[in-house]
Amino acid sequence: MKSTKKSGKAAGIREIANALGTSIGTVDRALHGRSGVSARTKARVLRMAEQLGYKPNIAARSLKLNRSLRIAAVLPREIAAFFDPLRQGIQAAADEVAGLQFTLDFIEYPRLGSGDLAALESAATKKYDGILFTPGRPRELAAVFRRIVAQGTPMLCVASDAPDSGRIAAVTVDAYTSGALAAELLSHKLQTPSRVATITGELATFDHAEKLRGFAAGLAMLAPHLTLLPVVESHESPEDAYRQSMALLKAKTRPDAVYISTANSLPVLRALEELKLLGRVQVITTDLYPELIPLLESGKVLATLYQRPEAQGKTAFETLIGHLMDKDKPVKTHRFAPHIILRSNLPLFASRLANPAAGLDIR
Amino acid sequence: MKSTKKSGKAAGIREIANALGTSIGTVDRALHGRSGVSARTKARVLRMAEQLGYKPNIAARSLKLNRSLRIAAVLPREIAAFFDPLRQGIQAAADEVAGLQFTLDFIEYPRLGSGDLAALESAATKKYDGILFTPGRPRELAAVFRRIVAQGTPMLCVASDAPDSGRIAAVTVDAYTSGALAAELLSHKLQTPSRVATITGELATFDHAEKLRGFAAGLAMLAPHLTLLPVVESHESPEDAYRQSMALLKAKTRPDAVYISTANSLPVLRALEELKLLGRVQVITTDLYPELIPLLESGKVLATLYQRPEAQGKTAFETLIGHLMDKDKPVKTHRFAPHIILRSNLPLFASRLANPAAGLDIR
DNA sequence: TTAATGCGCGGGTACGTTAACGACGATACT
DNA sequence: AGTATCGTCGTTAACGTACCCGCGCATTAA
Repeated sequence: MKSTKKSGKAAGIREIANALGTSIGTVDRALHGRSGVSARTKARVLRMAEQLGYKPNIAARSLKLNRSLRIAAVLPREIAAFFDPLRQGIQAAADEVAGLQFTLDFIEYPRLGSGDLAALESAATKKYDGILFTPGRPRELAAVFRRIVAQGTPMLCVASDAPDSGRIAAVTVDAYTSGALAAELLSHKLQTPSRVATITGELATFDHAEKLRGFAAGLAMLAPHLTLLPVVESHESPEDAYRQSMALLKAKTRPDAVYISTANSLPVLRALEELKLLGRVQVITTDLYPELIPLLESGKVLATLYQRPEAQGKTAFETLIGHLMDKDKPVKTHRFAPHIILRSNLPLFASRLANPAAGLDIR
Repeated sequence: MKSTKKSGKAAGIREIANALGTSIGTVDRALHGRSGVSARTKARVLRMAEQLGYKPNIAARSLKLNRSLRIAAVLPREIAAFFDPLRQGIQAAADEVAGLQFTLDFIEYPRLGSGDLAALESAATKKYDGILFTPGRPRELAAVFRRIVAQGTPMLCVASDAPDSGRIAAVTVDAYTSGALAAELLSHKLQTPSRVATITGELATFDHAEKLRGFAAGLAMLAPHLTLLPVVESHESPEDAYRQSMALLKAKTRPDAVYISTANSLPVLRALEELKLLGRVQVITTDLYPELIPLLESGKVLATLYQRPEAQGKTAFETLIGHLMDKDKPVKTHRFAPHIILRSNLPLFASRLANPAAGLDIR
């Protein structure tokens, strides 16, 4: 049995002050690189601070400078099954933060690609200390993005990424892996040559394009006997998705399996249901919402790839706060592994869906 | 675009004091249920606090009462592939805590069931404010457990549970689900009547027993064509596991698939290798370590059920700290969903294993 | 020589909360 | 009636840090 210690006793600014026979004011100036202290005493202070292992008391600091960080989460209302829990995750992380006062504003807009620009602009004028954002169409947002970053407001992408936008980091599921997993799961189930289709969201969205890449690559590597039909791009609107699904499923080259890579899968499932194809066509969906539960239980949907919105939200918020509290600490981009939800592990996720009042559990 | 506000301006103890025309001392007594305040004024204070939305300034609090919480993590050294990252997760959570001073001691012992009792006893004498612990054999530990709890030290179980032990909560994977998933995955792969075996750890350990229950139930429900051979119980020691595996695999009723429900799977895999059975016998393992990576890549191991030790460690620490900071806030027992690692998503987990210096990512 | 300027530094205050201490009235007891 | 006790409440000193004020000294200008 061995015991490893860590984080010894306190070493305050006062200790180093009268270890040097100086005043705490001088120590403060030296430690914070303020003017009004000679180079010599500054060096002495710094050396003594190092020697004594000075660790600032963050409680005292944040009490004194009563700055309350203002951070904004600019997120769409649709698709609620994904973005509501994402917001909950952010809120949960905010509630957990100890020793720091801040305000958290949720700014909402209808859906990805519709109103996001305006919402972001409005957040920009409010001079937040940090912004969480889901980039729907990175190209169109690039200008606003760079302006906000230039004005000194750190931005953090969540749920999708916008590379080269100046964002300090991104928190997403690894979309490529998500697609590849869908392919692998289908390859287990479909042993004979078959046609598979994908229904995706806006391909301008980085994550949707990545999922498709992963899916195609996965098919090529693991299932050469499966051929990929031309991709169906639905534009995040339920009606649109329904019409396109009907067209796809009524075509003469009807697919034997479909991979729905957007949380917006309900219209597609409705189309499958109406054409009596549920159970005959293998389906892999994305995310989880109540209507999906019986379909997974009965095996009509093979699996769903859960993007863990609460976990993303929580991590995103923590990452942003971490950056704001210590600017020169490197921030990390997080790529989550999606959860594969099958029949066996469905109850674990479904119970949480059914009873959100039980408090959410970040898995 | 709508904007929802939350967490407005500060509402301190002083505000509610002179809103009531009383003193801050009275408010403090009322809010903290201390003696020396009449029931009437106490009620008035509480109501006003509610009305003004009083939120204590934890920075000021932890500055004033300069208590540094002492918490201990009593964990085995073996199996390192699991418990090292568990410790890292705890450490990571500790590093993230802002505005609170505390000490974290890691107390180690050889392995589950060997030295844990002594380690726990030693931790008990040190009067920690909280203890994280993995209960290997709950029955034998029950007495010590209750003594520690009675002496007022909150205990939190991590990685396995000890029901009815007085622990404030547990953070584990849902072991039953883990077993059921193994069964479901095997049922996908084995279409014809086959024999499956399980190699587990100490069955006195709650989690191992649960996994077995889940596995058996999963087989019964999803794969009636698979018959379960008598369970092999290895006692957390590599040599033991190797000998038992050899015996199992040389028997005339050799299994067509094995589910290894302990992180201690390397000896079993060695036995399989030596008997040239890798690739011919379907294997599902638990947890992830470097030697497993090529086996998953080549398909010789079908899948591994990753118990996410870092995530467990982080959550366990956060839960314990949360309880210590606010005693009457209810603490929640967390049941994680294990990650199913297949070929497609392996790189996501493997990269982290290969490069722990990159900082760990809690997925 | 004296006044003005500037640099280096000491001292003091405030941040919101906790807890010790003391004040004050009411009641009980000698 | 005087004293002791108790319940209720007000006052105040810290906790460690950030920041402002102003003092002393040296240097320079008048």
